[in-house]
Amino acid sequence: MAASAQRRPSASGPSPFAKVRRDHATETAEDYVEAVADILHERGECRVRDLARNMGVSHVTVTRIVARLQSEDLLDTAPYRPIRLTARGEKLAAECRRRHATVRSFLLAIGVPPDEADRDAEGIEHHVGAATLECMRRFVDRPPASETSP
Amino acid sequence: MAASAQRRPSASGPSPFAKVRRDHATETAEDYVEAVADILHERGECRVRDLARNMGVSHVTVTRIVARLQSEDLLDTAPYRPIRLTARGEKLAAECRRRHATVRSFLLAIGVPPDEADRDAEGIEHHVGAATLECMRRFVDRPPASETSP
DNA sequence: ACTCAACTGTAGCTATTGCTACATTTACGG
DNA sequence: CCGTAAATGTAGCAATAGCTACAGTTGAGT
Ligand SMILES: [Mn+2]
Ligand SMILES: [Mn+2]
Ligand SMILES: [Mn+2]
Ligand SMILES: [Mn+2]
Repeated sequence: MAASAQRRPSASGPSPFAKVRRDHATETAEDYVEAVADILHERGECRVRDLARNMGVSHVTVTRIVARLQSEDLLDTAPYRPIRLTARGEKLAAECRRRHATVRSFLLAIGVPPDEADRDAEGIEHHVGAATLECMRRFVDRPPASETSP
Repeated sequence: MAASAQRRPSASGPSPFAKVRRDHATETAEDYVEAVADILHERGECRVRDLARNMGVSHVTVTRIVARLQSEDLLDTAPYRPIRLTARGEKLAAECRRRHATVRSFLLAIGVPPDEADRDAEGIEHHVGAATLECMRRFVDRPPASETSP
């Protein structure tokens, strides 16, 4: 059966899981800078409570994560003050927004209903490599146009 | 620009992040039972060191996670003994192997090179909902066949 | 000015997943 | 048997991300 052929071609380097762990380590930073950018777009100002609502977590979790991202030079804030993006944060946010949009559009293009596309894209986006992303872009730009017009 | 239209349609329920967090919570269990199943297939016996190699982590991490999964009735083992799958574990492993294969085949079908397909599938698989998976299966079964034969 | 509600911060807890260093057990060769 | 190397377990550390409960700050309205 096909089980062995599809699994790690033996000389597969440092195991795909190392990449997955790296992806997870950056996932929070990516989602938060993206959320900050979105909130700044929509409301002009980003507060802890806006992020808490957006991410669906308590304000305590947000405060701690914002502090870490500030120490990583992605966000900038002061006690009781709004949260802004640093230059690095803006750059990362722009990349993430674009990638997120691509993944979501791609899911819609293959026929996933909008609600599930929203949910799945939020997780999938962080595990999409450069080549995969490029394939998705190509697909969205030129949908193979079958199935719908036979 | 298109930024606002693609972001959370306002009345979007409990935020997609809740689902992502749920997915992450089950991710380890899924990858481990899948790995145990693979190792049992290939070597007939699954030991801590096999899992450690497979996952790219230390044997200590494996031991602790195996203990947790045993308490969740997915794995079964005893000190210094091989690791087996419970009935529930076998069922979950079968689902995960199938889903993993689908995601990987799908990535290959849209043109992702095998190495990156392996790495990305390992992360993406856990964030693919039922509808998305069904769309992927359909796509793999009937590739829209353009691009290559114009 | 003052008050108060909302917002933000802090203390302290849990769970998970990583690690190194060290202890113990198993299994195999001699 | 017995000794040793490999495998496994245990102790104890760190980082991340959740939470509740409580304390402090801000800002707006009176
Ligand atoms: Mn996300
Ligand atoms: Mn996102
Ligand atoms: Mn996986
Ligand atoms: Mn997998």
